[in-house]
Amino acid sequence: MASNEETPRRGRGRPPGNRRDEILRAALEVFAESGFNGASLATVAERVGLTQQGLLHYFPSKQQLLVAMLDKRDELDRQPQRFSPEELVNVVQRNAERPGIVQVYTVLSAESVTENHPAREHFAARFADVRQRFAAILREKYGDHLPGGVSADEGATLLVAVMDGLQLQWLHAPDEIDMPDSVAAMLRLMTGDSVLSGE
Amino acid sequence: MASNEETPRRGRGRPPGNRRDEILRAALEVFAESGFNGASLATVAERVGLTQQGLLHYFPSKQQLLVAMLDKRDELDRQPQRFSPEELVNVVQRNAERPGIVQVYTVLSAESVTENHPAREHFAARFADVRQRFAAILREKYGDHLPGGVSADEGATLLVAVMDGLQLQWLHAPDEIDMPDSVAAMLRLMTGDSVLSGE
DNA sequence: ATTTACCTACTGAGTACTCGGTAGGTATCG
DNA sequence: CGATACCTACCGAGTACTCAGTAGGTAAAT
Repeated sequence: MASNEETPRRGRGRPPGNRRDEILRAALEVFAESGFNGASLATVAERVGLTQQGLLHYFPSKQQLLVAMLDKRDELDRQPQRFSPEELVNVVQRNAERPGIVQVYTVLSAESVTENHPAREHFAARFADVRQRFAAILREKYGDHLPGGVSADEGATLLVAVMDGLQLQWLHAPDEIDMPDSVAAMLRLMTGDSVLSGE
Repeated sequence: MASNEETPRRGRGRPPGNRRDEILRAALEVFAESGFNGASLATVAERVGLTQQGLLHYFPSKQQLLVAMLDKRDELDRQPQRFSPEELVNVVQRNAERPGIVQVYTVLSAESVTENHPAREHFAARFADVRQRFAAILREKYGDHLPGGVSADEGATLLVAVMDGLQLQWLHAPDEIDMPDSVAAMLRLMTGDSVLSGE
């Protein structure tokens, strides 16, 4: 039966390991394109060369697939634990080069406010966490009262709002919105500093 | 013509007119609760006491129902053509009392960036329009260069972003986010004025 | 008589998910 | 070495359901 040596041995006897990751990558794509409700397991499965039933072998339900995908992304994104306002602009710049990831978060975070959505608590917790983290960074550098005239907490809420709102506008009109520029402008408003490209 | 005096004559011979409006109101509710993909015509129909097919008599497809709903809302919302920054805070305050409407816009505007979504162009156009309108208002009052140090165009983009981003956070945590306060703070940052409740 | 306002009945496609398998790999035991 | 046992990695076929949309009717109002 010509046991071949190079081909990664697809099908039955295939080694495990990366299979779940492949599925999670495909799931991110599909959820980005269609949201959770609009996505189908069959589409995700097809994209990794599996049947829908094969996919369910790895993730026993659509909900668990979504949660696993979100958890993995959170894990990857939590690398830069602490970053200064200047670094924030770099993060935004990187995001502008990965529209898929921006779209997944934008679509799912909004969809998750609908009834009985499986990612509801995930995003509620995420927002609270990011707000707190931003506030801590701002407070550390500028104290409780920012130069622009708002508190660190208020500033954090506004900063998170601006970033999410910009992503939404950017996804609708990529050529008209420059996310890094706008975020830099927002930081300038709040801190008074000329944070990157300040005039 | 008062053949009957009180009963609104339900069923077959029912007068038209308000029926479409009832449906559009229900559609707003259901789309807010579930998004476009998650919503079903049957749910909307049930809520106005119709069968799904009865509903399709008035709106021949789900897409057309969505578009009609969005058009009607836009019509209602375009009442205050021009408003100053101070009035903007009032608009936000009113929104905070109508979570359903906020949720419809938040969910649909994000969902509409997915593939082949029927409201895609609607929201793209809406964003561009609101940005332009805000910029004009800011420019009229403060000139091309706002006191806070950003241009009127940039300020408009940021203002829209903040409002949408705040809505998203507010829907996830209504008790932690005060939208009018935060919008007022944002306006203070941009204009320097103490626009309502400025400290 | 025609139009309006529905309803019953139906279709075909799609949904998540289950059940029962099978092909192959690996470990254990004799 | 070889047989037995068990595990992983799937797939085919089906279940039960929901979906948007169609066809054709009936009853009331004009």
